[in-house]
Amino acid sequence: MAIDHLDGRIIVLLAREPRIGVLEMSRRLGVARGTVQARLDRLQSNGVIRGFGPEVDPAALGYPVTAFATLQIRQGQGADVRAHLATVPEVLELHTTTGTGDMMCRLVARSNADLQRVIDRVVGFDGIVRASTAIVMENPVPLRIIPLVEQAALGE
Amino acid sequence: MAIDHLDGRIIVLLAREPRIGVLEMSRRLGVARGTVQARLDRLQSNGVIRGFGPEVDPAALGYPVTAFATLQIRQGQGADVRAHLATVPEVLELHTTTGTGDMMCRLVARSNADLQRVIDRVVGFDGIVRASTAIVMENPVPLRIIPLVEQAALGE
DNA sequence: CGTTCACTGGGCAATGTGTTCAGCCGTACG
DNA sequence: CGTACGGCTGAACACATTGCCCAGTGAACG
Repeated sequence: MAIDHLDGRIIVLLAREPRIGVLEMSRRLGVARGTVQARLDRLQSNGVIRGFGPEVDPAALGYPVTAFATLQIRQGQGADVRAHLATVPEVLELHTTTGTGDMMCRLVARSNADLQRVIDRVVGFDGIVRASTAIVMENPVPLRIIPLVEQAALGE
Repeated sequence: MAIDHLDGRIIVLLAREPRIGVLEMSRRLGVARGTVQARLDRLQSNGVIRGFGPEVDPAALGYPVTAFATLQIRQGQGADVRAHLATVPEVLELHTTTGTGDMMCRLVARSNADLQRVIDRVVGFDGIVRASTAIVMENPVPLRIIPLVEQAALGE
């Protein structure tokens, strides 16, 4: 479960050039092919690398508006609300949290006007008491993992 | 930029079995290999598919705690704050938003105690007026794209 | 001192890739 | 009405890569 330096280099290399193969990686890293293969297998069975799914840009799909919604849930309705939100395609992500809200979700929509429809659909459910929404304007730091991997690979 | 049914099936198939090759995809989808290849090239140059980077689980890396922080920024300090947050490895994502806060970021930490250190580092910067943090407990809906792709591929 | 483990470097058959080609068929357009 | 175009098919080719196996080496550890 601990990540060493070589693991880190493999992940970073893979993140920068996803289409790269095991053989080319072994050349770049200066190790034997079998080593890279074994490390990759281990990283995947460890769960460190969950997969290699395509990163799809919702904006390019026609959903350029992103928003975060904080939801307050009626006591005991949590499971129902989770199930409800899971059926809404525009809900890309859902977390239960501590703090003022009970849940936090990431939404996308076709436009600001369409966002209203999405929010109506999200909150149009009995267990949800209140929703507060923040529309994303810019995304200065897109979801990233490389710096964290490098930190984990160095000092541990 | 519009996604048709075949594009949708390609993306979904790729999301479910990322290790699959072009040849195997063409067999499963019942189309010629060249077609799948051309579609994939188009989806990537369109920007619909951004890449195939490895999905790394921060928890498996030793960072099991996730939190969302809402930040209030002193007027005109936005650029400096962005640059500062970009240097913190535990900041996985940063957005500027409308609403009560000015920015919203996703953080990870080694423990709840460690989260204090991360937050101190995040807000220990001149331009940040206030931070409010919500710790993630559960993640009922992990970041997903398939339902949205299916919706985009059907009715458009 | 012996065992275990990870890495090396090599070899093998099987498979997939990148690329190109001609042919087919709708649709848009002159 | 005829033609040109774009997308799809099915096939071919050389080439690189994969998955898998093996024996040998060196370091860590009991």
